[in-house]
Amino acid sequence: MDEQAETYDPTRYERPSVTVDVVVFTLQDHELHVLLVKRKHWPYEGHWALPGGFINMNESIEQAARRELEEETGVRDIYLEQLYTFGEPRRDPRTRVISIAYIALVSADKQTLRVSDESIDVRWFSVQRLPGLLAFDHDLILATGLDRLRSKLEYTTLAFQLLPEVFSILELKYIYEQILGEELDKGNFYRKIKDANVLEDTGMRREGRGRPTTLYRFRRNRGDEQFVFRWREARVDEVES
Amino acid sequence: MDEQAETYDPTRYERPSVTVDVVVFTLQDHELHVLLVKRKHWPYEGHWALPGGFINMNESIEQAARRELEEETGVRDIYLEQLYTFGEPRRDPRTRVISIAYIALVSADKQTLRVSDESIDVRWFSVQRLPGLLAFDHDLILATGLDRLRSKLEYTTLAFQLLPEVFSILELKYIYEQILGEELDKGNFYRKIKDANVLEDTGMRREGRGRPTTLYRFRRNRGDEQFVFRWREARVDEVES
DNA sequence: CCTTTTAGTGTAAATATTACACTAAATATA
DNA sequence: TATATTTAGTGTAATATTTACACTAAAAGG
Repeated sequence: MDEQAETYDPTRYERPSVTVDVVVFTLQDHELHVLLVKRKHWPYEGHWALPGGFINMNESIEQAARRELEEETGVRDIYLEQLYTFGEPRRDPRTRVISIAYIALVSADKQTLRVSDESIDVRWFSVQRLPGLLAFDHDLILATGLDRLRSKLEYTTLAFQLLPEVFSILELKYIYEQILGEELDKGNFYRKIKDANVLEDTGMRREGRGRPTTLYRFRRNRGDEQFVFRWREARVDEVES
Repeated sequence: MDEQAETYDPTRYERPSVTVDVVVFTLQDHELHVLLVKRKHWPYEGHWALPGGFINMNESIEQAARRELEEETGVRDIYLEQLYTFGEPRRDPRTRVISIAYIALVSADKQTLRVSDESIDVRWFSVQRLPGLLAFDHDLILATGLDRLRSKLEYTTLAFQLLPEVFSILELKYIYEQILGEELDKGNFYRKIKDANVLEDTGMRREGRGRPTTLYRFRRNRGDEQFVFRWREARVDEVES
C-alpha cells in the first residue's frame, strides 16, 4: 500500500527519480534488432543506451514510455508492454533513479528514425552484435527483455507485431525461427497457424519466380485479445530476471 | 535510458512518490489467504489495504518491500518476487504515487502477525471472502498477483514456498489443487513429483491413524535455482494484466 | 514443359497426459 | 490377531500431442 503516516507531507521524504526505458525490437535483414541511442552528455557520454527518460506528473507510465520513445527516436504507434522495474540504489551515478522498463515490438519498415538534440545518434543494432557495453544497467534490461520476448512468443500472438500489416506464412515462420533460435518444420508450422485460425486471407498475392505468395493479415477478434494463439499447448505465464 | 539533458538538475523535475506494495499469500484452513492491513488514516481510513509504503533512498526495491512488510505486519524472511508496477496518475488522492508491487509466499505457521502503530489491524483473509473493496487500486494489484501465482505454479517450484520446511506429498498436492482450483490424480501426482527429483526424504515420519506420512523437504540444488520443476511440460512465461 | 517457389497433406514414431484399477506398507483399534 | 484406515505407490490402456519426413499440387517464369 502507500503511506500510513498520520499526515502526509511529501517534503518529509526524499524521493527517487523515476524514468522509463524502452527495449524496442524489430526484425531487419533476417535478424532481431534493438533500437539504441548514443548519449551526448555525462554520464556515459558517447555510450549507447536504451531510449527513455523521466516520467511526467500527469501521464501514465505507458504514456511516458510512448512519449520518450517518440521524442528520442521518432518511433511511434507501436506495441508496448511493461517488462520489469529496475531500481538498484547505484545504477545511475547522478542520483537514485528507478526505471520502469518496457518492451516494444515494431516492424522496421514502418518507422523512420530521427535523432533528437539530446543525443548524437539513433540506430538499430543486431542483438548479436551490440556496440560494446551499454550505459547504466541497460545490458541487464536488454537481456531481461530478450528472455521475455522468447518466452511470450510461445503462447501469445506477440510475433505478429514484428510483421507489417500484410505478410506471408513463411515470413511469420521466419520470425519464430529468429527469436527462438531454432528451425521449425514447414508442414507443422502451416498446420499450427491454420488451426489457430488467427490469419485472414487478404486476397492479395505477391508474385515472383514461383507460385505467388498468399498474403495474410492478423485477424483481430472481438475485444482485440492478444492471447489467442499458443505455439505450444500447455498453460503458461510469465518469467522474470 | 535515463536523462539526456545537458546538466542534470533534480530540482527541475517534479518527482512522483514511489512505494512498494506486497501481496502476501499463504495457505490456511485449506484455503488461499492474503495478508491485509486496516488503515488508520486518510485516505481510505478504515479500509483494508495491501501492506507497503515508501521506498528509502539507499535501499533496493526488494529491500524496501521486505522492510515495509516487517514494519507493518511483522512478517519476515519470506520468498519475494516482483509482480508489476502500477502508476496511473490518480491512483492515490494525495499525490502522484507509483507503486512497485511484489508477490510473497509464506507458510502461515511460521509467522506471527504484529500490528504497527500506523494501522488498526492486520489479518489474513481468504481470497474468496475479502472484506469489501480494498483501498486504492489494491483490488487490481491483488487480482494481478493471483493470476501470476496460478500461472507460475505450473513451471516453477513456487508452491513449495507455501509449505513448512518439512511436509508430505499429499500436502503438496493439496496446495496445487487449491491454487489451480481443480482436483489432481493421486498416482500421477506422485509420479510427477518423484520423477522431478526435487524432494528429499527427511527420514521423519508423522504418525496417526493409518500408515505414517513420509516427510520430505524441498531439495535445494546448487545455485538454488528456482525453476527446476515443471508441472506441465511445455515452455513457459509471464502474463500481465 | 521444366524448374522454382509457395502451400500444403499424410503418416508413423515417439512422447506425454489422463483416468482408473490395483497393490502394499504401516499403523490404530476392535 | 484381524480388520479398518491411511499413506504410498505401480500398471496400464486410451487418448492427445509433438516431431520428423515424405509426398502432392498449384501457380508462375523461362
